[in-house]
Amino acid sequence: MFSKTCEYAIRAMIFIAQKTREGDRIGIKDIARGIDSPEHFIAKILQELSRKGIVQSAKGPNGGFYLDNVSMNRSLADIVRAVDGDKIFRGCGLGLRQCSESQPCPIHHEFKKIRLGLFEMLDNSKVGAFTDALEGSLAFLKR
Amino acid sequence: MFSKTCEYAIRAMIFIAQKTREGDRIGIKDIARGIDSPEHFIAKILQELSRKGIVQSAKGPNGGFYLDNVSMNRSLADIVRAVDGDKIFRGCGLGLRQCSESQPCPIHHEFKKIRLGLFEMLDNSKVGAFTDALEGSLAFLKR
DNA sequence: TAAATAAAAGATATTCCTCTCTTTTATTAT
DNA sequence: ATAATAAAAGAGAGGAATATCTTTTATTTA
Repeated sequence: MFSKTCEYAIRAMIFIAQKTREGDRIGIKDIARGIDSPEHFIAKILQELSRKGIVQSAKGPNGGFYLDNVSMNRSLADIVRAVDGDKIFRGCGLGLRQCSESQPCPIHHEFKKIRLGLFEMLDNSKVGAFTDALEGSLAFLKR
Repeated sequence: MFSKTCEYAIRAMIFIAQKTREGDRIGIKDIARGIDSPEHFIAKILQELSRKGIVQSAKGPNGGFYLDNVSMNRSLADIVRAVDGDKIFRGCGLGLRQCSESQPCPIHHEFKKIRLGLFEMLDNSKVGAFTDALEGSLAFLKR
């Protein structure tokens, strides 16, 4: 569904959100361990998200990644869009470039509902909203 | 959502279904033209589907691809499963290997609904069911 | 100011997906 | 039998996604 890059990105963002709630900045090594991802790879991804202002970072001792108030309230849809683009929200299910209402692929109308459902689900999920579930071991970010 | 291979496969299967309804076998070149795909690539894909019995083929003059009664009633879900596997129907949205009811990722429960919706949509769409829409130019398989 | 810390950036490897080209095999029609 | 047709099979090129390693830059603390 999402690229590996995007999966790591979402997991990392939720993880950073939790640490931010606890008042900590968190380093790349701990993030990689916390979400079970390749260290240098997630570093690259967060670099990119940092450039886009979706995650905050600080260099040097006591540095690391964290989320400001705006970032904490971003939706998972924002992250997906930032990493994978909006192909998954807009693209044709059968790969046609010109698929549209007036020139639909055979599954266009049905597929549209699925995509919309996906978008709404992600759009309603805020990065900072999973803290409680993670705290209570009702949700997990690795394995 | 689906791999390019899978997109071509679905389009080709629907195209072949339409030709079969018209009483024709159809050759690789015409399929490639009809669904706007690379010729040798869709050939490979159909070879694989042929091996699995999902499409029928005949060599030699007047040969080509066609669908028997069983194949004509296959669902798009069958094709997706044959080409991409069932990762999209079962896999975790965030890429966790052990995501489950008892050890869910943060979006497990919501994501499950989306996946189920996708599956049901594809499972209810039979390969042979798009003939009318294609005939009446209410649906398209290329561009 | 020097040393330590940690992210940013650059460079490179590896793997998989997509796509292409060539040769072989099977079937039909003459 | 021979020639023509068309799929099957084999081999591999190209590029994007994934992953790793090294060097540089920025910040803090002592």
